[in-house]
Amino acid sequence: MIIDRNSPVPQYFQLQRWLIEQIEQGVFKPGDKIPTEVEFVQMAGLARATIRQAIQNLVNMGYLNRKRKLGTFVMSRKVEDHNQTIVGLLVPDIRAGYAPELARGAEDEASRNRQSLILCSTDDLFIKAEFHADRLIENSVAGVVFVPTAASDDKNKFILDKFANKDIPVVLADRIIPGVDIDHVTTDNFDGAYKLAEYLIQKGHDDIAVTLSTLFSTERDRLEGFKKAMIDNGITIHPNLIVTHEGRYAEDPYIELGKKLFKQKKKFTAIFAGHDRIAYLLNSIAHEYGVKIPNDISMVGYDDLDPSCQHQISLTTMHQPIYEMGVESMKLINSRIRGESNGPRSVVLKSHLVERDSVIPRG
Amino acid sequence: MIIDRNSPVPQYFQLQRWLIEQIEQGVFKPGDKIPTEVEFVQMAGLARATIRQAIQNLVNMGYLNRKRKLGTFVMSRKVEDHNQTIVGLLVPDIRAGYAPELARGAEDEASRNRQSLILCSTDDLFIKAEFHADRLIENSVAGVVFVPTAASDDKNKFILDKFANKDIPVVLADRIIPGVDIDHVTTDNFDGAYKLAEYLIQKGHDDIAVTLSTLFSTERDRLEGFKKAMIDNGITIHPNLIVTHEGRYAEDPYIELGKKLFKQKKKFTAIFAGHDRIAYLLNSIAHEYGVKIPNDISMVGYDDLDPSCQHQISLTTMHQPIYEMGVESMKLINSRIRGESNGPRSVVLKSHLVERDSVIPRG
DNA sequence: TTTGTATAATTGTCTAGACAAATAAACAAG
DNA sequence: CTTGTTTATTTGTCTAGACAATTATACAAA
Repeated sequence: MIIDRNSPVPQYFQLQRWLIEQIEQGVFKPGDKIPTEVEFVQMAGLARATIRQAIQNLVNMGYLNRKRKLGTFVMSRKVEDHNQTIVGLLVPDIRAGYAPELARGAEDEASRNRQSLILCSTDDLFIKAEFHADRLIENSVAGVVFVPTAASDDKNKFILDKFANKDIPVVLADRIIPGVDIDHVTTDNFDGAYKLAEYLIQKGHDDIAVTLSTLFSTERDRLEGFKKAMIDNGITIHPNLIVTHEGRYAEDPYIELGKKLFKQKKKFTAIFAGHDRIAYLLNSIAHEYGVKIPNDISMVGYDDLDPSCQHQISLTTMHQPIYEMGVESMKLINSRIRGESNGPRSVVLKSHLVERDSVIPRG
Repeated sequence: MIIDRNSPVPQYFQLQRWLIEQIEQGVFKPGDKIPTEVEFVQMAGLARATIRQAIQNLVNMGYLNRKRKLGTFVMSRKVEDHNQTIVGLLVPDIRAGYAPELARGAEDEASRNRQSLILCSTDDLFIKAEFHADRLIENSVAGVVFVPTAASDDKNKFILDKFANKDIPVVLADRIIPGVDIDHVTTDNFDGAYKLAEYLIQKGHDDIAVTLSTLFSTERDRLEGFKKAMIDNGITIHPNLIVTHEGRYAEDPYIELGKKLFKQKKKFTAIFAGHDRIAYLLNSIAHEYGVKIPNDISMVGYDDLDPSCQHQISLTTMHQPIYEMGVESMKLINSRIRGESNGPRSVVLKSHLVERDSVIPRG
C-alpha cells in the first residue's frame, strides 16, 4: 500500500481506492476481517481519523461492515443484491386474451421466490413497450418477461438491446423474434396445428380454409404445422383458402378476410382459425351469410381462451398451458438472475386438443 | 440549541437531531444557508470535527448540501422524492372477474405519472394479502390500491395498519370495510340495485328471488338497494326468496343455493343475482330443472363482465365502470403521495343498466 | 470591455492524541 | 451445568488545533 502524501488526491481517498481494489480483486474476500484501524495506522503511516474516514466511506458504500470488539469485515456483495428483486412483465394487454393467465402464472412463481412483478401493458405497440422498458430499467428490475410486440423485429430487438445494455436478463414468452437467440418459452405451435389439422382430416375434411395473421411467430408456426399435416396426408392445399393478414388482431381486417372467404368460389367444409378470437368472429360472419357452424362448416380455434366463460359456440380448439408459460418464464428469468450463464434456453410446452362441438364429420 | 454533555446520546447526534428538527419545522427552509462550522463551534461549544460529523451525516441523508466558500444549504426535499414511485395493486385474482379491467385502468393512470404498478393476487385470502403487503412494504411502494379480501374486517384492518405504520397511503377499491374511514372508490351499488329492481318491477315482476353473498359490502349494498326499491313500490319481500351465502364466490355453495331456490314452494318470476357469475351459474342450474331463462323466469345480473365474450344467455345487467375505478383509485393514491392531507375521500362511480334479453315482461 | 490577480470566506483534509462504550471470550462462583 | 464477572480488544466519540483547496468577489491591468 503506497500513500502519496504529495498527491493532490486526499490520502483518505487513496486508502479508500486501495481498499476497494483489494476487495474487488479478492485479496480481501467477503466475510474476511480487514486490519484494525491501529494496524492501518502503522501500515499506512496515517492518523487514525484518516483511516476511519476512508473506512466509514466504504461502510456507507456497502463494501464494509464494522462490529465492535470484532473488527471490520468485507460485506458479501449479496447483501447489496439483497434488496427485493422486482421483475417486469410486458404483455400486450392485461385485460385481453391469455395475458391474465400468463400474469398469474408469473406472479405465483415470483411469489414463491419473494419477488414482485411490475405489470406493463404494451397494447402491442413499440412506443409503449419502449416507455415501459425505460421505466423498468429506472426501477432497476432484476429481469424481464417480454411478449414481443406486433412491431417489426428490429424494433423488438431494440427493446431487447435496452435491457441487454443494462445486463438485465430477458425471457421471451409465447412469441419469438426470428434471428434472436435468447431464452424463450413457447408452446408447440407447429405440432399443435399439425394435430389439429390431422383431427380435421380424420373427420373427412380436406377443403380447409385458414385465417390468421402472419405477423407473429406463433401463428406462422401454426400455418406451417397445418401445411405439413396436409402434405403428409397427401392433400392439396388451395392457396385461395389460406387468407392471411399482416397486422395485429383487430376486428375490421378479420371481418374483411371472413367475407372474402365466404364470398369466393372455392368451397370448403372446415375452417382452421389462427386463434379463438378469430374463430368467434368468423362464427358471427358465418351467421350473416346464413352459414351454420358446425352444421354447414366445421371450425377449430387455437388457445382455448376463457374456458370458464360459456360461448355461443362450443369451440373445438387447442388448449395452451398459458399459466405454466408464466411459471416457466419466471423460472428461466430466475435462473439468469442467479447467474446461470449457459447458452440461450428454449422451453416448449405441450398443448392438447380440447374436443368440443364445432367439428362434425364430413357428411 | 442545548447540547447535553452528560447525556449518553453522542453530541454529534444531539446536534444532528436538533438540525433535522429545525429543518422540518421550517426554521431553516429549503435553500437557506445554515450557520458555518465555525459559528456552530461557538453556538454549541463543540469541536469543529464534531460539528462536521453531524453535518456530514445530514448531507448523506439528503437534508443538506455543502458548497465550498459558500456554506451549507438546506436541500429541497423534492430531490428525495425523485426516485421512481411504485404503487402496489392488491386484487383477488388477476385472471378473474373485473381484476384485469381494474388493473389496466390503474396501470394506465400510473403510466401517465411515470409510475409502475406491482401486481399482487390475494385469492381473497388474508394470508396471501399479508404476504404481499409485507413485500410491498419491503419494496417501499409509495401507495397501495387494495381490494379488501374475503377475510374478516379485523384482518383487513390489520393489513391496513401494516401500511399505515409505514405511512403508506392506501385506497380501497370496490369493496369497503365497515367502520374504517379511509379513501375509497366504489360504484353506486345501492342505487344500481335500486334501479335494477325497479326495472324488474316495471316489467311486472313482484315475486323476485335474490341470490348473493353477504360477505362483501358491495353485495350487501345491492341487497339493501333492492329491498328499498321493493318497499318504495309497496311490494312485500318474501324472506324465502332471499337466499344468501356468507363466503367468497365458489361454485358449490351457489349450486346449493340455486337448487334450494328452484325446489321451494314459493314461486317467483324473476331472479336478481348478486353478480354476473352467479347469474350464469343459476342459468345452468335452471336448465337442470327444465326452467328456461328468460321464457320461464327473467334474470338480471350485476357487473357486466366480459362484454367481448359472447355468453350462452344475453344477460341484462348493471354495467360497472371498472376501468374508471382503477383510474380513480390511482388518482386518489397520487394525491396522497403528493401529500394532500384532507380527510378521507370517497369516490362513487355511476353504473348504468345494460338491457339485453334475459328479462321479459311478466306474461 | 475584457482578462487576469489578489483576497477572504468557507469547506476539505489531516494530525495526534484521549476516553467511552460495547462485547466476545475467558474465568469464577454458585 | 448455569450464571455472573472480569478482561482485552475493538470501534465510537471527541478535542483542539493546522494547513490545503476552492471559489465568489472585488479590484487591477491590458
